[in-house]
Amino acid sequence: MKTLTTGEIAKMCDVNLRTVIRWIDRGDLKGFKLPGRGNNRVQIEDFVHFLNEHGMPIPPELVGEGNRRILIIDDEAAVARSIGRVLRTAGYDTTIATDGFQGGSLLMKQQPALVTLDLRMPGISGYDVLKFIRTTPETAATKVIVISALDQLSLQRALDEGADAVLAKPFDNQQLMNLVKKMVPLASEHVTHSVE
Amino acid sequence: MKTLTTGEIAKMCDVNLRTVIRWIDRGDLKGFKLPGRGNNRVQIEDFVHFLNEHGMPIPPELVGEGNRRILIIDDEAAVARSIGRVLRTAGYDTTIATDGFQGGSLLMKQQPALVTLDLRMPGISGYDVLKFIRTTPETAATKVIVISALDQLSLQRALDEGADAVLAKPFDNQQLMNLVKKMVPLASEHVTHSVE
DNA sequence: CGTTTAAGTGACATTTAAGACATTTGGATA
DNA sequence: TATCCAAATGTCTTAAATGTCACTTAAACG
Repeated sequence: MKTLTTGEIAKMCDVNLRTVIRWIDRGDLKGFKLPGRGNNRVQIEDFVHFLNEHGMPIPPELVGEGNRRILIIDDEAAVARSIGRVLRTAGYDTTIATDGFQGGSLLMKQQPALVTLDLRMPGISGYDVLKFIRTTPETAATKVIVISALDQLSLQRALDEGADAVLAKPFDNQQLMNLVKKMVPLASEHVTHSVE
Repeated sequence: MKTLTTGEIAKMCDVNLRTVIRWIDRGDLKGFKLPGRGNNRVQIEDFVHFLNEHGMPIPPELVGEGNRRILIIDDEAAVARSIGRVLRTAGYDTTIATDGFQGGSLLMKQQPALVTLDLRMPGISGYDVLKFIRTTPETAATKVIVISALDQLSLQRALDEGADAVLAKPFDNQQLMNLVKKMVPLASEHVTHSVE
């Protein structure tokens, strides 16, 4: 179980180490002490909770911990909103990009756990986007579901180019949910898996 | 993650500390509070965004020192390469994006000091891109030179939408260099100013 | 083990938030 | 132009939070 030291937290919050120790001593931030001289350790979960509670930004190093963000890239606003609604209801954080530029920048900015990608968008080739995502270190591990009304051959090509799954339009909400849940399990879905 | 205190902001804006606190409380300036007594912290991007929004000058200590990266967004590879060659010779680090998706993601990934943007690219509106850049805190301070073969009216609109400069195609390399050098001075150009 | 790195502690310096009140600023109006 | 008004900003004060420094000591690592 990875934990954080006071020094690491101090850097992430841009605050003095002394201050972090005081937060812990005061009980603002939950932590525990090592037996030796009482060096502090904080569980990532507790730290994130602390940040959220105080409206403090989450440092980039920690995004990815329990990442539930999903980016929907689709130029048809109605489709995008529909997908967004379904996923948000299930507990995911969704963002919509309606053109390639937004798609690219939001992908880098938010580093979502999953992207739904419309293969055919004006001005950009979905295959190029796939290749870009797979060859860029920051996003190589991002899950991609390609959504398209194109024929089976095109969808197969998308899989070959690195898509984790494809969905032919029109698609069923339940189909989408099943795919997404499998790729980005929510914490609550994990319970039955937890072992000791 | 470097942040700013109210005191630092007060000095940079040449304003009373009390006033900065009021800006934050009023919601004009986005910030967050430390747990203790609620000392305020402001992320640099948010501060720069605030400055931009109010047409306030950006303090020299905040302009990315030594950031020589320039992103060239142009779907005509030949034009892009030509621009890249010129700027690279002058000592800048250049990257080329040939579609909107690449443009957006490279912009966020590299956070270049300057972007040259072709107004007319397939699938995306250059004006939308401008608006996006200006309203996104991470990129609000990025210099943008719009390059286009469109008429004077379109170029004027680009300026209105937040472009720092426009260049009508076809353009002269020297014109481009002058603009870029003015906006992103190279360290070597400063030599004559250094004292002591 | 011995060495290096990083964390804790106490004492003290500095900075900050907040209330109450003074002052300035930028309109509106006559 | 002079006058007035309301909102924004500055001033002063104090207690609390945070930063700094020097030094000690645990923890990490070969």
